[in-house]
Amino acid sequence: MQLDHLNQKQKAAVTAPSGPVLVLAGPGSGKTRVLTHRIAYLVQQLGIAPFHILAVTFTNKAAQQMQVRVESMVGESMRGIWMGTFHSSCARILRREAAYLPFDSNYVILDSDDQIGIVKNILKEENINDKQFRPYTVHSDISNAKNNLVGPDELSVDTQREKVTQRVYQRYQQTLFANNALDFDDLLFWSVKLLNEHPAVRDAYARQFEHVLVDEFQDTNLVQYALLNHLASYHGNIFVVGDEDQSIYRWRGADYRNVLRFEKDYPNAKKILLEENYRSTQVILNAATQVINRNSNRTIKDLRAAREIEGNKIILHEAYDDRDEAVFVVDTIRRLMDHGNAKGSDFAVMYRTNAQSRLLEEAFLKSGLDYKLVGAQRFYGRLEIKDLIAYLRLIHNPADELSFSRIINTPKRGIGPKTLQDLLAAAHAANISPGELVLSLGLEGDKSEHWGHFASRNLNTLAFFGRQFAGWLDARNDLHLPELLDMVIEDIAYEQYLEENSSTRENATDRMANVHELRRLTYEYEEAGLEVFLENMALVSDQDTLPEAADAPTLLTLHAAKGLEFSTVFLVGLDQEILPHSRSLFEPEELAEERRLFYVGMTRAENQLYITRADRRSGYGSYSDCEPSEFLKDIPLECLEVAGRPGSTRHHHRAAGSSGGDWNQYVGPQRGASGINTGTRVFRVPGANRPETEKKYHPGMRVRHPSWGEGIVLDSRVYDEEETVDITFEDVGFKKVLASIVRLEILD
DNA sequence: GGGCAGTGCGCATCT
DNA sequence: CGCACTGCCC
Ligand SMILES: Nc1ncnc2c1ncn2[C@@H]1O[C@H](COP(=O)(O)OP(=O)(O)OP(=O)(O)O)[C@@H](O)[C@H]1O
Repeated sequence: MQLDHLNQKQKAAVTAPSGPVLVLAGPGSGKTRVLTHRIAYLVQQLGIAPFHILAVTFTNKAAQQMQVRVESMVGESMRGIWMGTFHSSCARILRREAAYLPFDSNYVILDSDDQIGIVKNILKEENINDKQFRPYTVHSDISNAKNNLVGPDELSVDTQREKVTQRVYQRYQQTLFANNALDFDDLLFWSVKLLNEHPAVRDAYARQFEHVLVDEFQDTNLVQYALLNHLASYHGNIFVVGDEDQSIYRWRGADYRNVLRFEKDYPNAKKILLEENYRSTQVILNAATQVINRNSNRTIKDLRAAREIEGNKIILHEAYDDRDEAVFVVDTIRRLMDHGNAKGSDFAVMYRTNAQSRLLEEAFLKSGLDYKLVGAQRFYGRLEIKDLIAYLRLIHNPADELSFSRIINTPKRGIGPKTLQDLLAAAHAANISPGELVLSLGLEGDKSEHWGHFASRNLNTLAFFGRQFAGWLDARNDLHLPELLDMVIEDIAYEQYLEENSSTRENATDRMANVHELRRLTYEYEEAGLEVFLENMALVSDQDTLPEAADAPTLLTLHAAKGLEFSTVFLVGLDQEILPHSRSLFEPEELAEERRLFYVGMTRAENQLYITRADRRSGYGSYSDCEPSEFLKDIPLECLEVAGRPGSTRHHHRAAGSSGGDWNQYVGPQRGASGINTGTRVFRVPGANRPETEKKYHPGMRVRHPSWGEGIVLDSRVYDEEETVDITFEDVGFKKVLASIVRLEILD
C-alpha cells in the first residue's frame, strides 16, 4: 500500500497506534481519505481480518464507495467487513440477536408513511383530536424520545400533552411489535438496549470489532454515540473523523458535542488536526471561512488551499424571479459545456428543499440537457412501489397486519373500511392474524370456523384472495424473487389496475415504468432473497441512488451533498426564508445550523462557485417578494462578482471602490455593536427589476454585433425601458450591450 | 363501497 | 395552486 498520497498529518492519522483517535478537520482536508487508508492499513499492514473491522459511514452510497476503494487499494476482497450506516449495521445486529428482543428476526422496517399512518390510526381509535395533536408532530416527538433512549414508560408526563404523547407512543410501539415491524429509530434504540442489558452479547461484539471507525462523527446522535461506546468497549480502538462546522442533522438528534463527549470519555485519545484543504480554491475557502466564522462556540479554523490556486471569484447572480434563476443556472451550465471543456458531471446544483428542484428540472428539460436528481422520494415513495412492497412483505410475514390492511383493497376488491374492520376484529377474536384468517377461508372454504362471520358477497372475494395468498406462500421458497413478483403482479392484474386508475396515458406508462424498475431491482436479489430485499428497500433510499454512469449535472439538496465534491457548484435560493429556512429563524441554534448548511454547500466546490437568488418566488400559486439571505453579507467583497442585473452590479462597483472591497465595512451600520444582523437589502436597488418593456433578447439567441461579430445571448434585463444584453462573443468574449444604442441583429 | 365535490392548509432537511 | 380529508349520494 502506498502512503505517498498523504501529507504528514494524514499519515500520522492513518498509522496511529492502537487506542482512540479523533481526527478533527475542515472540509476537503482528506478526512474520508484518511479513514479509507486507515482501513487498508489495518488489513494490509497490521493483518487485521476485515471481519474484525466496523466502519460506519453516513450513507449507504458512501459505504459502497469506501469498500470499493479499500478493495482496490489492498487488492483483495473485504468480505466479512462490517461497512455500512448506523441503521444498516444495527439492522444486522438485531436480526442476529432477536432472541433477546421483543420481536422476531424477520422483522420488517417501516417507511415514514407507514409510521405516520399508524399514528393516525391510533389517534382515531383513541379519539384524540388530530388538529390539536398533529400526527406528524406526535410521531416526531416519539422519534426524538427514541433518539434519546427514552422508552414510552420513561417519557416525562408533566403536561397533558406529554401524557397523550405517552399513550400514543405506548400504543404505537405495541402496534409495531404486533406486526413484527420496526421504525428507523428502533433499529438504533433496540441495538443499544440490547447491548446495555446483555453484557455477554455486548462483549461478543466488542471483542469482534478490534477496530471501529466512524466518518462524519459530528452528526452522530446520543443513541449512536452510546452504540459506539459499547462496540468499542473491549478493544478501545475507536477512530472517528469529523468537523463540528459541518454538523447539519441537529433536527434529527445529532449533537456535535459528541466530539467533546468523546474527548472526555476517551481522555487518552490521540487528537489530529488536518489543516490543508485539497479540494477548493483559496477564494472559495476564504469566503467560506468568513461565513462560518460568524457562528459562535467553535474553534476558529484556517482553511489553506493546498492546491495553491487563488481561483475565480464567486459569481453571485440575482434573478428577476425563481424561474429566471433556474434558467440562468441551466444556461450557464450549457454555456460552459458548449464553449468550455466542461462535462456534465463537473456540475452540481444544490438547494435547501426538494421542492426547489422542480423549476430547475423544468429548465433542464426545456434546454434538452440531461440531469441527475438525487433523492426526493421519486421512486421509493411511489404508490405503485409501496403497494407491491406491501404484497411482498405480507408474503414474507403473513401475520403483517399493516401490509395486509394496505393491500386487501388494492386493487379494488370491494373490501372497504367496514369489512376490513370486521375482518380484523374476527381475526383478533380468534387470536390469529387477518392473513391467516383469509388463508383459512380460502383453503378450508365453508368448513373454516370463520366462514360464518362474513356476508356471502365478501366471502367469495376473501376466499379467492386467500387461495391466491396460499399460492404465493407455496411459491415463496421455490421461486426467485423476480418470478415471485411477476406471479403477484399477474394474479392481482396489477398492470390492468394501473391502466384503469391513472388519470392519463402518460401517467399509466410512468407508473408501469416504475413497476418494471422494481422488477429489475429484484434481479439483484435473486441470491440474497426476500428478507434482504425488503431491508434494502427500507434502508437504501433515493438518496443513495445517484446513477454513477450518466455524465450529467447533479441536482441535490445541501444535506445530500455532504461529503461530495464537484468542480462547479451552484448554490441556489440564497434568500431569507429559503436559506436560512423560514422555520429556522426563531432559534439561534437552528439558524447556526442553516449557516453550516451554506458552508457545507460552498465547500463542495473545487474550482468555481455560483450563488444565485431571486427577487420574487412562486409559492401556493402566487409570487412573493424575497430578501437576500443574511449569509450573503459575510462573503468578502473581494471574493465576489455580482451579476444578473444592473442595479446590483453598480452597487458592487461602488462598494468595492469606496471601502477597499470590504463588504462588511460597506454594509457597515447594521453590523454595529449590537451584533444584530439587519439590513439585508444589500443587493437591492429600488424599482430596478420589474420590466416596463418587453425583453427582445433571450438567453440562447444568436446575435450579430456591428463591430464584435457573432455571439450568444446569456441573459438580458430591462431597466429604465432600456434593455441590456449579456453576450458571449466568439471573438471578443463576454460583453454587456445596451440594445437601444447598438443595432443587434438576431440571427435565429 | 366507491366516486364525487367541497373545504382547508401548506407538515424542511433524511434514515 | 394542489393534495388530503370529509361528507354526501348512488
Ligand atoms: N494528501 C492529499 N493529496 C492530494 N489530494 C488529497 C489529499 N488528501 C485528500 N485529497 C483529496 O481532497 C479531496 C477531499 O478529500 P476528502 O473528501 O477525504 O476530505 P474530507 O475531509 O472528508 O472532506 P469533507 O469534510 O468536506 O467531506 C478529495 O478529492 C481527496 O482525494
